[in-house]
Amino acid sequence: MPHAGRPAPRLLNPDAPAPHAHGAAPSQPEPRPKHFIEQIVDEHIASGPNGGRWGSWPASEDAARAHKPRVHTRFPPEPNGYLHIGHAKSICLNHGLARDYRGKFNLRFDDTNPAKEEQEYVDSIIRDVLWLGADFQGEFGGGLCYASDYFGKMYDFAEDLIRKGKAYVCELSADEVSKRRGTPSVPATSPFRDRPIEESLRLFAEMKAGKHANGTMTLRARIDLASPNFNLRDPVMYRILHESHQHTGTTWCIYPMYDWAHGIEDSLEGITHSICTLEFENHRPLYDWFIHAINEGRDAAAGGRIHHPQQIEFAKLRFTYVVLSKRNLLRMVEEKTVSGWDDPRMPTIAGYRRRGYHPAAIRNFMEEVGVTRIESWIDVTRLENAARDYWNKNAPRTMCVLRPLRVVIDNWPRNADGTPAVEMLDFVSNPEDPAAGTRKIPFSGELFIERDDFMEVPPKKFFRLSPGAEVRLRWAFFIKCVGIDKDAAGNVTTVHCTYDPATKGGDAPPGPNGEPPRKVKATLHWISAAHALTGEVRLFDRLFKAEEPGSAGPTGEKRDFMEDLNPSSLEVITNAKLDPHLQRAAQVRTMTRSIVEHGVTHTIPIPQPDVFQFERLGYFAIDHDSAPDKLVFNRTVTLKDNWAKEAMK
RNA sequence: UGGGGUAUGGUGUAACGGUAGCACGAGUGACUCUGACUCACUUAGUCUAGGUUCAAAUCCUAGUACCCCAACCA
Repeated sequence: MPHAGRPAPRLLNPDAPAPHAHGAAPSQPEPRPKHFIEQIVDEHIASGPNGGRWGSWPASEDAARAHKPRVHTRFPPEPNGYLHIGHAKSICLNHGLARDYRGKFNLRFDDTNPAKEEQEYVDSIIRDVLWLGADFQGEFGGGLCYASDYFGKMYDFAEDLIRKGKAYVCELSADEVSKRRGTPSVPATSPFRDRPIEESLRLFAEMKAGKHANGTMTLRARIDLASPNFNLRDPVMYRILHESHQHTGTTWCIYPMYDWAHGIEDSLEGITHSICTLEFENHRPLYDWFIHAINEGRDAAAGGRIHHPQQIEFAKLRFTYVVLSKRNLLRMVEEKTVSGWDDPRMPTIAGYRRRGYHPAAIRNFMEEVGVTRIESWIDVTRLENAARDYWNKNAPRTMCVLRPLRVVIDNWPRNADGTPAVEMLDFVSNPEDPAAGTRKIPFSGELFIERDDFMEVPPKKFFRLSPGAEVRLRWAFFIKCVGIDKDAAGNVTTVHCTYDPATKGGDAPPGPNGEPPRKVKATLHWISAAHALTGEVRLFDRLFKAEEPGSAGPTGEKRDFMEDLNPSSLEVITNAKLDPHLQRAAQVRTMTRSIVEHGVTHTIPIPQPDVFQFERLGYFAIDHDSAPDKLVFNRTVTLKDNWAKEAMK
């Protein structure tokens, strides 16, 4: 029997409900196969509105909404840190489903623990989600939501559960609860489990009114103290927290726990597919239990029941050589191991943005790694490849010499006053994009080339500059090395060359009798010494030198992940010689987006650094430390370098 | 020790009882005004052991390995 949910490929099925992200134009390649969550969504659509799970939950607050097959997803971060690349997977997944199925996508702050949360994090998350292109207020936007906006309803539902005998106020301390938690074979205990309903109602009201101190009592769900799933051993629904909340101020001093709050948030927003990571799988019975407990005894026909979303778990992203837990990222920020959440070496969205990643590269990467329940490790170089792919097609080309070596062209013409003549040459802006055209670049008799591009005694297969060798200067001339100057220590200080005027533009002419033009094996980047800008370039290596920082070694002991820091993850080059053309890029551009929050419009500035290919070196992004008189670039990623690989052999 | 999950080339993924395919990487070559890009070819895989079946990555049984769970975190 074929699998019930096996979808027809979209290309073959014009009635498919949603055009796929990859498009359905005939010239497009095969769309990628649907991942398991898309297959679940297809099954829901095929079985609704009269069959399947959606048919079994009639009228909620909005009967039409509850019955019509639809997709409504959400990204629910807690504002207790900056978003990282792992969150980007969830954002792309949730927003992508809404987009592909013509559904809706919410950004919702799961702000149920004021002790850890800050407005700075709320602001950064809004900025990062928008930057990634997950528009929560655009065409497929469902809205910007806060869990804290539902605190009132949650409180009412909690009272309802107490009245139904499904919750009680417990006065055990956290320590005592832990001691009485039991083991897989020994049930937990609580002496307050059979407290009369009236008493629990009164105490719960007192908790809300602020009559009790932190930690003195909790509201617990009465489920099953012997469950092998510890989440069901009478989980805490509310704790007392006399703490100011970034969104609700001091209105509340009791705050709902994740398990109690999350399903209600999803339900009230009409979320259809509540997508989370694998570690919440053990929480799903509780998620479902709470919704059922609320709905029990309510009249479905009268619209008294709340909507029941489906929780679906997927495997989170794990990278080799990267730390992704917010706790550890926060520690690196606090201990100043890095310059901040947006340090270009950080795996945060803000870090990747500053490093020069384009959101499209991140999205492409997420498509590539897919969505499964398999917990796999992904090599960070896959993400770097995505950045290379994107910028190869989109980044304007320019030149920069990182470690300058002076070249003097002995036969270069001079002006009447003895200074070297200057010639403006055409530089192709982007060979991958002919529409980008050309621009002018100054050339003269004194230049800088890369120190690595000259060797006095070249090894085999080295076909750059060496005594007697001829190479091409990109878009300029062929030059031949005719001599070198050295200092007292024997270091090469100047390379003397002659140039061939007939190779202007970078091509040799055909021979006098129609012979093919002579060729050179290497093309070097260069900067005219008289015109060069001097700037700072920051080169990055991985932040950690261990594949899994902090993991147990051969002895089996867990180590501190900080011990695995790479001591040379940052190299600052202060004397880089830059194409004068880059002066115009001296500042990071900012785009702005408007969002509406509680009826008020806010303007969100989103930085987007310009990125260039420094020919033969890599992609480089202007840093926000730049000023018109001091250019600073971050290396996003190198170009592939087969010569370096060859030289290693 | 109990419960919940996951195993396909080096890596990521496809297959839904019927040809183990794709991408990345790696290797070789072609092309090239970036030792980049692009193109061609090559490489290499179903955790183990049984069983069912004409046919098993897929179904069954028993193992093995790894991940998650005993916060008033999310």
